Amino acid sequence: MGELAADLGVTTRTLRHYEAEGLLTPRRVGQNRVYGARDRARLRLILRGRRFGMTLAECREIVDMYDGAASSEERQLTILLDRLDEIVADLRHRQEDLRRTLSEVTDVAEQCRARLAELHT
Amino acid sequence: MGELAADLGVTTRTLRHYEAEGLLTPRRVGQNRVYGARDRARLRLILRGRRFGMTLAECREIVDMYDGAASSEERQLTILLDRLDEIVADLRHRQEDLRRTLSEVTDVAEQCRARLAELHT
DNA sequence: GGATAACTTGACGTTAACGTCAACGTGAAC
DNA sequence: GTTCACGTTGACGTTAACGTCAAGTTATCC
Repeated sequence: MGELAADLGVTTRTLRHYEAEGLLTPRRVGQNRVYGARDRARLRLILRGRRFGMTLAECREIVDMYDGAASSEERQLTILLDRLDEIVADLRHRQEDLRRTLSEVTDVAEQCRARLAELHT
Repeated sequence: MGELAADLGVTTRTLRHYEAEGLLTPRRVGQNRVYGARDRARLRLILRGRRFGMTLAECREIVDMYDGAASSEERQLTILLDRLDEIVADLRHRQEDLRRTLSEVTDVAEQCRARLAELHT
C-alpha cells in the first residue's frame, strides 16, 4: 500500500511516478504494489536528495550505485569510482554554496538584532 | 549588456526572466539594459542559491531582505527577523540533508576503493 | 449484497524555469 | 550604405516533477 509510504510525506502519485522513472521497483501482490525495506530506504534517500536540489535523474544514479558497488569486475568498479568522485566534488560544491548563503543570511539576521537592540536603548 | 552578465554563465534569456520575476531591476540607457554592481551581486546570490535547490521565489525573498534589513521601523524589523530565523532553520535542514548524503556517497566510494585494492592482492 | 474505501491504469493539466523563434531597432565597421 | 553583431519585445515551446481527474477492480464492513 502506497498509503504506508505516504508516511514519508509523499502522495501515491509520487510513488508511481518514481516507479515509472525506474527509481522504485515494488513487488506486486496481485496487481497491488508492496514496498519492501529496500524501496523504503531508496525512497528516503531520494527525498533527502530532492530537498537540496538533486533531480530525480541524479537521485537514481546515486541510489543505483549503492547496488553496483558490490560488483567484482575491475573495469566496472573503476568507472563507478570515477563517477562517484565526480559526484562527491559536485556535492562539496553545493555544500560550499549552501554554507556561504547560510552564513550571509545569519549575518543579516544579526544586523537585524543589533538594529532592534539599538531601538530599545 | 546582458553579454557581460553572461560571464556568470547564464543566457540573456535568463536575465530577462529574472527581471520579469522582479529579481533584477537594471537601469535603462535608451532601451538597453545596464546592470550595476547591485544587480550583479544579486545575480550571484541567486545563482548560488539555485545550485542547491532554492526556487526563484525563495531567492527573491532572501535578496530582498538584504535591502529591508536597514529599515528603522521596529514592527518591520521584528517580522523580518522572524522570517529570517525560519529561513536559517530551513537552510540548516538542507545542510544536514546534504551532509548525510555526501557522507554516504563517500562511504560507497571508499568501499569501491577497498574492493579494488582487494582485487590487486 | 450493496456501500465504502483503497488500489489500479490511462490520460490530460499544471507550475517553474527557462529555450527558441520571429520580427524589429541600432550603433559600429568596412 | 549596407552588412553584421548585439539589443529589444512578444509569443509559443519544452522539460521536470508531479497534480488531477476518469473509469474500472478488489477487499471489507455491516
